[in-house]
Amino acid sequence: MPANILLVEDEPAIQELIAANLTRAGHTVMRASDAETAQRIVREALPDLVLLDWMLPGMSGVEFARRLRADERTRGIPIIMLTARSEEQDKVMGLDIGADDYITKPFSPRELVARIKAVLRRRAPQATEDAVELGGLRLDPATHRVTAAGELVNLGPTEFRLLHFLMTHAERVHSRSQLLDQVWGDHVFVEERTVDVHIRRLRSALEPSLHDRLVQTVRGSGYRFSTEITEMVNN
Amino acid sequence: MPANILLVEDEPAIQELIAANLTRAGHTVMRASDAETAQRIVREALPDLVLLDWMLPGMSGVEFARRLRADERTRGIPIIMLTARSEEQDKVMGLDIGADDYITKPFSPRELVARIKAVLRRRAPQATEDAVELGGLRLDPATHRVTAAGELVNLGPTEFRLLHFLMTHAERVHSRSQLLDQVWGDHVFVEERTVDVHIRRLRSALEPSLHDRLVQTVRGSGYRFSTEITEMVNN
DNA sequence: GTTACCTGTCACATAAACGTCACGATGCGG
DNA sequence: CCGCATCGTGACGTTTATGTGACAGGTAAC
Repeated sequence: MPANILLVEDEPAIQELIAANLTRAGHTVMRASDAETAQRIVREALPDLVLLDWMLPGMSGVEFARRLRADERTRGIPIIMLTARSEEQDKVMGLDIGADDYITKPFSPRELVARIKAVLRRRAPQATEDAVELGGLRLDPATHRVTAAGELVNLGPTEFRLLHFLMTHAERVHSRSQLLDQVWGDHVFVEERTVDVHIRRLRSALEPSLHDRLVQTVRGSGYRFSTEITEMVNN
Repeated sequence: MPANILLVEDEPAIQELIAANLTRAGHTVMRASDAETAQRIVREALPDLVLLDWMLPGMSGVEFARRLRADERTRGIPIIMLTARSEEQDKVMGLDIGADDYITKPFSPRELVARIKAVLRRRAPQATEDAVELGGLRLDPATHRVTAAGELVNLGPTEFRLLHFLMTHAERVHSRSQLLDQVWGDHVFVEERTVDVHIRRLRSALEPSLHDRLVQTVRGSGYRFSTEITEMVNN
């Protein structure tokens, strides 16, 4: 879950330190030394999260936060406040404004990264993935369970994701490269034939329980999940 | 989130002022002018939060707080300390005892209400206090006891909370970071692998009595409590 | 103090899952 | 019916995730 983070911090040394750590954690960082600059950046590129120093020259961090909350487009962006002292009053005001967390300096890089992760996760679309049921097959993301004709089926992580994708995009044909993008992720580099192998593993896990070939091969194009059996030959 | 608040304050004027503001914020208020009265009230009706003056006639606020923390039933109730002095030592002592926040007089009503909101929100996700019984396991939050197939099992505090959470959210898969948030709290920072270790401690405490693996591993995703045993299926 | 937990972290062991290949099987166009 | 392209399959070495035992620090009870 790499994120695009806006860092608003006037002290150059600290800004550099934080930015380095964020980058190392896989995030991209946009920097501003004052609230005015930050405001300008926000207008152009919406960040996923704002790291905001409490004390800033000119417009205060509080004021900047308030404006973020006032604007429709930026209202949902989580804010983590940075503050030099652990003054309780600041904390209350910050949380009151709608900051999602606050960190008092000095803090460890690990702690910072951990909190960012926590806030992003909390804000993340709590997509309550619904179970899919199709052709005697049932796949439930919440329990991470697959049932074929009532029987529990054991799948590896990749086969699970593969089946999930195929079932939620049933009846459609997916090329190997499409499947690699959707199931493996578009950054990984694996052979296309690897898909074949996982399809095989998927079938051999499902078909002892089912007697129809739901995961079908479309020669020259790819694979498809379908309840409509085109042709089934076995012995 | 309206709450039932116990206000312990000996100065009538201040008590009245605070009570009025709390009521206006939608809370219900129980009042006491001294710690003895407060103690009596607590025995009859558990408050959601205690607003406690530091300096009281007779038993001091500190002593009252200590007793609240000592009793199983009142241990979880958040405490906000009120004090006229802003001396660091008091603050440290207060937080040491287990106060959740600390406010020095004079304070604005708005600040008070904001802090109460913050503290309540922090404490908000309180699990149900009912006993859970599942798959031969019985866990009772009230007595802090766990029985596996009739036999009493000894668990450390963390293992207890972990099991409690897993049982009250059975069948669902929880990632390590979700478990850290829910069982440890989202402000704590520990390694994700620490979860593994506690799962192991939990298992080795339970499994001598049970013969099924109720705490299951879902490779690549996390852990799950389930009475439905996933079998290993081979080709 | 001393003792007996409990805790978080590590290093290492174990097991599952992964990606790749070689080869055989199958389908399709000519 | 042939030949080529495509796909299925089993095996295998490697990578990754999880299980496990040990350890140092911390805390509370005694």
